[in-house]
Amino acid sequence: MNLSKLKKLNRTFYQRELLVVARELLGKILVKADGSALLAGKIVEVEAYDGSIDEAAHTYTGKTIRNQIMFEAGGYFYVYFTYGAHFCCNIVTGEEGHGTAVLIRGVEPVEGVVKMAFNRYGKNLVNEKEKYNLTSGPGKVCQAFGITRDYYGEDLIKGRVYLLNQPKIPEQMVVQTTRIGIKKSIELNWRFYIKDNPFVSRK
DNA sequence: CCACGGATTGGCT
DNA sequence: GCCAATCCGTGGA
Repeated sequence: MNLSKLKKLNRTFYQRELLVVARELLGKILVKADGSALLAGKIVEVEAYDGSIDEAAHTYTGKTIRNQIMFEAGGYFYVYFTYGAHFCCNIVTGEEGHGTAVLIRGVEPVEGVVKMAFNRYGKNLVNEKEKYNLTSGPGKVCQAFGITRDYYGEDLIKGRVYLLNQPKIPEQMVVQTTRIGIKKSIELNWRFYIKDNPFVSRK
């Protein structure tokens, strides 16, 4: 895949309604261009969070130091640390003040697989299992890409992390279902993933 | 000031 | 299938 021919998504893309953006993020290319290293992966699984009606969202109880970037206008990167061990990254959506974002739960590596393997395992890939375990989960994606607290609040229009456009995934290839790993607002069908893609964290 | 628990992962049973 | 690891944001005292 020739990434240099793809167009970067602009602010307008992100500032639309949460669920529209979440659905359309499937298939887009997440890129981290940091110095010499270029890492990229196709987004295959996401979850939407909306503090105004969703108890599982970090913004549900209002603005705090940790979640303030989620209240910015769409097009920023929200990175948080959880379970004492993992980082997870989100795409802020909607208009300023909304407190909405989309969690990246799985990507299919496109560029920089060797670097990702070293970030995850400290060595080269040796089998299929390691290949699919590389980026099939939110914490795994951040570890493979080297995304840490340092990327909190990154501007996706002019920062080191951005998204490249790709054709919309056809409806029949998209599965919409409930979110994973939460205890509140579990009835919301706000998880989207690409059907049969091996980098989806779970069915 | 301090206790609680999480948008997870990986290893062990 | 179950559970420990391990940090720090959050909220109550």
